[in-house]
Formats: sequence, structure tokens, C-alpha cells
Amino acid sequence: MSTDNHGWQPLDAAFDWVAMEERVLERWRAGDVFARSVRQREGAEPYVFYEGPPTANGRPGVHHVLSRVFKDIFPRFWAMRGRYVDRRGGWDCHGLPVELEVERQLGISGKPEIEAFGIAEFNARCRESVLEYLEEWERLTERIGFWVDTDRAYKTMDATFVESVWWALATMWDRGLVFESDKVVPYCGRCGTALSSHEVAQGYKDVDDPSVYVRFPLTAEPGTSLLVWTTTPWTLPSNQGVAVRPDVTYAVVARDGERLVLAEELVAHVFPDGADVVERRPGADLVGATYEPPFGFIPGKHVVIPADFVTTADGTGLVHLAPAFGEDDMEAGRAHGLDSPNPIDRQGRFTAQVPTVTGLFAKDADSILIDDLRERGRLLRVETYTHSYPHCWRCGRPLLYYAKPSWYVRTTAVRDRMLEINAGIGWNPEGIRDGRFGKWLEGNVDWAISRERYWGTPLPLWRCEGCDHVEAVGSFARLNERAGRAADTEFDPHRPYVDDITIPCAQCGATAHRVPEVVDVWFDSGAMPFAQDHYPFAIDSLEGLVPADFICEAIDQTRGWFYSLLAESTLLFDQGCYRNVVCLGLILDGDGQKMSKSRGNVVEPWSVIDTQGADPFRWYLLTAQSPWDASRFSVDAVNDSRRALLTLWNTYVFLVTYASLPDGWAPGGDDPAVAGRPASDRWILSRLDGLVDRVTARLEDYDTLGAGRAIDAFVDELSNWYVRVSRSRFWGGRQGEAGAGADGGAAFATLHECLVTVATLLAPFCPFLADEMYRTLVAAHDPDAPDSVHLVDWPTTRGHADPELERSMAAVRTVVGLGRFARAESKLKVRQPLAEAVVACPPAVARDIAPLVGLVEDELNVHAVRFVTDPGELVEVTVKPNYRTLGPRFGKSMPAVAAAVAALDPAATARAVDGGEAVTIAVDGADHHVEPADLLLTASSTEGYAVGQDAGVAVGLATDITPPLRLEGLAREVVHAVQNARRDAGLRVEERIRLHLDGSGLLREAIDAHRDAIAADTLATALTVAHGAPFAGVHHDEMVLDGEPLALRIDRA
RNA sequence: GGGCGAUUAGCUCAGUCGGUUAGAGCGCAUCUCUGAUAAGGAUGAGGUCCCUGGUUCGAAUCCAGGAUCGCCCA
Repeated sequence: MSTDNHGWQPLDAAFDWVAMEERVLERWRAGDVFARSVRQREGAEPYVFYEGPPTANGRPGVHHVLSRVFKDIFPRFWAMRGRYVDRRGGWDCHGLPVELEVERQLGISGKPEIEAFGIAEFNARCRESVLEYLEEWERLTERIGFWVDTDRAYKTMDATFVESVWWALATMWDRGLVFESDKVVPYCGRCGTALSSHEVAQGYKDVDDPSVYVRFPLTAEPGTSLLVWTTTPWTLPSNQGVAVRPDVTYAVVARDGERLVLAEELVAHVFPDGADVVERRPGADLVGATYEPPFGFIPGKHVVIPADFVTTADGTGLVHLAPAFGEDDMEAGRAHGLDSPNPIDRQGRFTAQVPTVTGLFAKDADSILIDDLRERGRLLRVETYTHSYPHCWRCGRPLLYYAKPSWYVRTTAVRDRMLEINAGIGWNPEGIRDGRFGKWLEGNVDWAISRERYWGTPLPLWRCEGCDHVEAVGSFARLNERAGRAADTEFDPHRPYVDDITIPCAQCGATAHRVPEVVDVWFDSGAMPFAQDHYPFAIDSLEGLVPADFICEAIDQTRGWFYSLLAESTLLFDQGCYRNVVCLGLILDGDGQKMSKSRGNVVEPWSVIDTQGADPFRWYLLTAQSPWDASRFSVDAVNDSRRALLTLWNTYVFLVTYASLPDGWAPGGDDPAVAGRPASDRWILSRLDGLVDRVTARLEDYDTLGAGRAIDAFVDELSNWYVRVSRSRFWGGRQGEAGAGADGGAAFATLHECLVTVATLLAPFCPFLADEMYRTLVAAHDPDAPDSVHLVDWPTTRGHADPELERSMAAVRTVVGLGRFARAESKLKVRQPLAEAVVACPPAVARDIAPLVGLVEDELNVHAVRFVTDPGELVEVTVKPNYRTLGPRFGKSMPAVAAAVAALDPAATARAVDGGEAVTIAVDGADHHVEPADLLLTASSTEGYAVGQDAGVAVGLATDITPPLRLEGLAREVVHAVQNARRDAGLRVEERIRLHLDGSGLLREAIDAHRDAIAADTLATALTVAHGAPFAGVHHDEMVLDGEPLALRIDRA
């Protein structure tokens, strides 16, 4: 390591963010940093994280980056806090999306074609297809700095994973929690499977359906018909009954020689042109009446029954019942002895039972059936009805509600327990607990877990072909034992192999075959807490693995993974399996539209990473808005975030630049103790302690926005105040340059500590930038230090908090801000020195500022600061009540209090307040004491001064520019001009020069008067002033300063 | 149709316990600094805090109703 740059690595001339990140990535790879960061905490208290497995058969999008960044930051934070955070990736492998993709690849469609193709080969293709984009996912995961162990990632298709799921299902079966039932389910004829409610949820679309009013002639009253309304004409052939509400009044309407029965309330709605109501009867009177069904193909009772679900919100108040095609219909039908005939086959097509539409897809039969009704005079009217109707979330076909046998998990048995567990979960945002998720749990219904598909975890149930006895098999070993097979290490538990294995029925000895269904993929992902480690086969305890401290997914998982995790954990272990959830909002495009492939508005993550870098991307996602609200995303927004980080980077570059100079500085030397450092140093270190507290608390609360803002605010203070006021102290290294004070070491040490601490706090947010800074600032100088910021401990406060000093500095910053404003108002450049600033403020504020008055002088470029304790000299003081403190005390009397306060003598009150004395006011005829804290003093300016003002403080400037001040100002102009020239000449900041100046008489007078200062500021070892040009130099220029011509020449010394 | 959430500057978003002058960044305008330069700073313009009503001494904030958007569910 060379000594002339104090061990500092040279910075790149041009900073390339993306290249920097790739270098850091390479160091992580080479140094195995992630693995070491986990390993070094072995034995410590675990912080458990679960990766909700994505499916890798599509490309990752921006929303995946969002969730992966949130999945990353908290494990990083807790690892730095000392916890053992093993992070294991996972991939969701099964399911219909994979099958559909393979169908597309093969150019086939539907179950018959799949079976003709062959299940074995089909599933083999699924196995390949599901990981098609695995490499891209892994590449993105690494590139965005999401630290998760992808080498050990669990896959839900692994035999070990499947076996754990079998164990779970068999355990539930043994406890009577799995059952088969003929229920109406949302069914996709195209995909040939029932859909779970969370799948249905994904497919609602607004569609136009026919809305038909049909006559159901009453058997006992010729010429009188029930008027029945439905939006699903295809269910009319299956009609078995009509439901009425007993307590509703029904009207008989006479019309064109016929009589129609419908709910009285709806007469005007159905007949907007008016109708002749000839009779009224309660719904109860209609019960038991029989009628002619709309179609004669299917026999049935065709009777009116009572039901409470009937409403008079729309339709006719007479509800057509086809028990096979509606949950309400099924229940009501069962209660009244109706059958549930189903003339729709498993492909969603009509069977020969309905000859006119045999072979047609159910919904496609609507128009033919309507025509048939019309021809037979049974149709009163047909309209178009726009409503939201569920469609298959993958293939887009409308779903049918359809009665068929399905396997269920009895989640309703643990509904109350799930609610109880939910109450203890830390939801972010909190409202999810009692809102979306709680409501969902309250309305819990049994979970339909079977799918009549191919690529999934086979349901481990064997049914006897003789006596229908069902046996659940909870492990491969058990299966082998029951089937009399030899153990097979290569055993693939998927279809079709597992279908070929039979076992003898335990009841009757006949052959039992596996039931054909596979398991809902959500059951797979919900099983990951125990299945990822092959519990209970490979391990016998979940200690340290359950529950998770933290999981994070988008809000659409409330009824997906968040639910399946909770349901399975509660059913199996009677406990929850996650303590804290961060529930992310949706990412919308720049126009507020949801990103979707079909809209073509998906932003490709790589386009952001390759142009902006991963850290700016992360910083944006973590700190630009509340993560749970939907947000609009655009590359420009990320660019703004990047600029915020650049301020920190510039501050870092500043330190490294000056520390690397020949007379620079390096950490680890003999720096002054903090107590002995200048006030500005102690101030920023006090602020730093506050930052550490704040960021720690915010991250413990899963609040990245609050933590990020705190960092932002600190970086701004560090760069735009601390560095600004301390700049000259960095010239000349540890000893300090002549005239710049001898505390350069303190300045370097202070800035260094700030940057190292900020880098450490930033590590979970922006792991690349943080590590690059840390490596340069710490690791490169200290061979004993960890070689990555991700291996160090989270910062703690160092006892530097100094509230008094912070208050003083706040007052100084106020005064400087006001002074600058005053300068701007009077058009006096800061370069022009002025004799005096007059600060009018309460004595307490003056006392705060006094120790830092030199800062005020420097920043405002004034020779002196004078405090005026009687503010009347500069400003008029007004006294206002502090509503926050007085409001609760006086309540309704506040207007009177405000009036009384306004009537006080401002100057006298101000003195009293400053002296800490209570003031007496008369309110409603009684005297009350109000404390100083109950009053707010406000200043407003009087005429005649350049004044800036804020609450309680005003700053005026003496605007008179005397001849000496004029010369001083010109000298500063000259320095300014030379500095610009140095830059134009391309000189290094520390390079010494010879300087030759020529100019007007006044300028030469100014140069003479401030010769040493000019030479020192411009690093001129020689300064000549004369007409003519004594040397050619590397640069020469001529200009006019404040009306005075100047010529300058520069050469290297 | 129901539940949940959102609506604040031209744009993207904060806003704690209800407190009287509602903030930030970007953009725009004017100015400025520069021994951090692919930077920095100051100031300004810009607001019906979606609407209506209510509670309160006081409402962006709490309540009710409505509008629009989104998500979830029927």
C-alpha cells in the first residue's frame, strides 16, 4: 500500500453506478459474503424468514423486484442486529399455469388431448417447463442484491416436499378433517377442474349476459304463469323448482289476456309502462304450487318452495332453481327434496339429455334455448344484463357453477382458532388484520383442495373398488409397505406412476386405487414451513423453523399464501406460523393502470437496473411511498431517487478526495477526542446518534419509509450544512492548513464516522453503495475489520447526543437562512462582506446562538453579529395563544382566550415569556395564569432594514458598503475568478500556482490590501501584480468584476 | 350488490395525538454558490386537502352520506 495517498484507493474519474454495483457483486461472489454473513451468526437467536415461492415459468417483473427487495431488507437488518437469519429460496412448481404453458408448447388443448399425448410425457414436460426462467430469476435475484440461498431452494415438486404434503394430508385425514362432498363448485369445462375460491377471485370480468323473463304456467290455474327471471338460460332445462320468499307480497298482473305472478315491489321495474295489478297474495300462499317447467327434457317436482335468499333487489322475486348449478339452489333443493340433475358433462357441454343443444358448451347454448322458449310462447322478454361474472383465471372461459364430488379440508373446524391466531399477527398495514384478512376468515368455508389435473401433488388417498373404503397414505415407506413394493430411491410420486400403485383394501381386501385428483397448488405453498425441510421425515422438530418472524408478499396473497399458511399450520399444529407480515401494494404503470401482459404496459426490471442501478431501484421502492399503497411506477421516478443517493456519494467523494492528498488523513490515527472537537463536529455526531436511534426504531417497526426519510434528512444536513461550514478544515489534512484552524483531524474523523455509520445504516437498503463506501472507508485501512459492511454489527448510539447543542445549531441555521434571505432581498451577494448582522430574538435564542456566533459570521460573511434583545428595534412582536396547550384547558372559551392574548402588551409579554414568568389574562370575568409555553411569539418586520424573519427571530443586515468593505469584496471576487480559472486550466485541487494579475486601479488596491489572503486561497506561491505578461502560463483570461476589468495568468508553480 | 382502501401543489407522494401559516422531491421561474462540478444552495409562483353535511372553541385529520378510482368478494 503506497503511503503518499494514506492508503486510500483512488476513485474513478467518472462514476459509473452500474459498474460500481457489478464490482461489488463480484466481491460478494468471490468472498462468499452472503454465506459468511449467515454463518457468523450461527448459534444466535434465529430470525426466521419464509420465501413465498414464486413460479419460475414466467419472467420476473417490477412487482417481483418490489417484493424481493422487501424480503431482503428486514433479514439483512436483523442479521446485522446479531440474529441468525437463514434465508432459503423456494419455487412453486405445480399447477395449472405450468400445464397451460406446456399445452401451448405442444399445440394441444384440454384434458382428452393431454391424456392422448400421455400423462408421463406431459408431466415430464411440465417438470422442465416450470424452471424455464429459473436462470433469469436467479440472475435478477442476485443482481438486485436479494440475499437468499437459491442453491438450497426448496421446490414443491421435489419428492421430499411432496412426501411432507402427503404427511400433512394423511394427518388431517386421520383427524377427520378431509372429506368428500358433492358440492357446487366453480368449474372450468375447458380446464376440466374445479377452482378454489382464491382462483375464482382472480377471474372476475364484466360481461354481457342475456337476462330472460320466462313464463312458468301454474298447473292449477290455467292462464296464470309465474314470471321467473334468470341470467343463466342454460340452467333452465335443469329447473327443479321455484323459490319464493314467504313474507313478500306477490302481485298478479293482468296483461294481454294472461296473468303473470311476480313480487309486487318489482312490478314497476319489470313493467315500466305500467301494469294492471288484479290480485295480491303472500309468497307463503304460492308455496307448494306446481308448474310446467320451461323445458320438458328432464323430469322433476317442479314445485314452488320457500327460501330466505330470495330478494326483491332485481328480477321478479321468483327464483329459478337448478340445484346442480348454484350453491343456494343446492341447499334449498336438498331441504325440500328436489333432485339435482346435471345434463352438463365434464367438458362443460350438454349431454344427450337435452337434445336441442347436445354437445354445445353450456353458455353457448343460451341463444338456442332462448329461441326455443320464444317459439313456444314461454319467453316474455330478453334483455342484456351487464354484470361481473367469474372466468377461469388462466384460460379465460366463463366458469360454471356445477355440482360435483370434491375433496375438502374442513377449515371451518378451526375458523375461530384462526381468528384468534390472526389477532396476534403483526400486520403491516395494520388494517388487514381485522379488515381484509379478518373478514375473510370470518366468512371461512371449507377448503376445496382437489383438482382433476395432472401436474400437481397427487392426493394420497386410495379408494377401494369394492367397498369404497378410503385410506390415506402419509409416506412413501407406508405406501411401499401397503403395496408390497421394494423401496425405490428414484421414486417419483407424481402421476402417472403413483396412479399405477394399488393397495389391498384394509376393510374388504379388494384392490384400492388412488383417487384421480391432485392437490390445489396453494396447499403446496402453505406447506412450505415444514415441507421445505422434509418434516417429519428428515427432521423431527420444527424448533427454530416455525414460526417465521417475517413474511412479505403483495396484498393479493391475503386469500392465497397468507391464508394457506395459516390454515395448514392451525389444522396441523394448532398455532400460527408467521409473526409479522408486510403486505405490499400493487405496482401500477405511470398512468395508474395495473401492469399486465395483456395491456403491454409491463416495465421490464432489467431496463431499470441497467440504466439506474439496483440500489436506486431499491431505494425508490423502499422509501418513495407507503409500500402498502398502490403506486405508480416509472423509470423517471427511479432516476429521482438516484439523485438523492448521489448527494451521499458526493459527500463520500469529498472526504476521499481530500484525505488522499499528500498531506491528507487516514482512519486509525490519533484523532482528537469528541469532547474536544469543535461544536459543529459535536453537533453532527449528536445528530448521528439521533439518526441511529430513529432508523433502528423505524426498521424494527417494518417502516422503511420512515427510516429512509431519516437517512435522507441526515445526508442533507451532513452535506449541506456540516461539510459546507467545515469545508476549509479539510484543507491541509490532519494538521490543518495555515489559517484554517488546527483541527483538520477532528473534521476528518467526524465526517468519516458519519459516513461509515450512514453506510452501515444504509446497508440493508442499498447494499452495493453501502459496501463500496464501507470498503473504501474502513476495510481498506484496517486488516482486522470485516471485509464487508454486511458482516458488521448494526450501529448503536455512542453517547454523543447533545440536545442543547442541537437547539443552538437549529437557531443558527434559522438565523443564517434569514440572513441569506435578507441578502437576496437587498441584492447583496454573499461574497460582499458586510459590517454587521443584527439578530433580533428572545434572549434565550441569543444565548443559544452565542457559542456558535462565528458560524453565523462566516456563513453570512459579516464582520460582526449584534443581538437585539428588544425586538422592537427590528421587528414588531405579536403574541398568539398556543392552541395546542390552551385548547384542552379552555375549550369553548378559546375565542375569549385568543382575544385576551391579543390584547396583551406585546413587548411586556415577550419579556415576561422570556423570563419564564406566567402572564395573567382575564377570560369570562376571571383571571387565569398562562405559562410561557402557552404563548407563541411572532415577529414581523418594521421598515428600513433588509430583514428576514421567522417566528420569534428576525435578521437585519447593515447594508452600507464602506470603502474597505468594497476592497474586501473585490478581493473575494478576484479569488473567485482565479478559482474558476484554475478549474478551466484543469489544475488539480491541491496544485500550487504562480499567479499574475492586472486590472483597474481599484482592483489593484484591493489585491494589495488582501494579497496574502488571495495567495493563500488560490494556492499561489507567487503573486505578481503589474501591467503586461511576465509568463505565458497554462491559462489566461480577462473579465470584468463588478465593473472593474481584470486580467489574469496562471502557471504551475 | 357487499367489504376494504385511496382521493392533498402541474407530476410522484408525506402529513404523528384534531391545534389556527398543510409539507417534501421533481418540474417551472428568478437568483446564487462552487477548494464536492455528470454537483450544490436560496427564493418564488403553484392548494376548494374530492364533494356535502355533522361533531368540536378548532377538522386534511373524527363521524355520516355522496362522487371517482383501485383491490377483494358475491
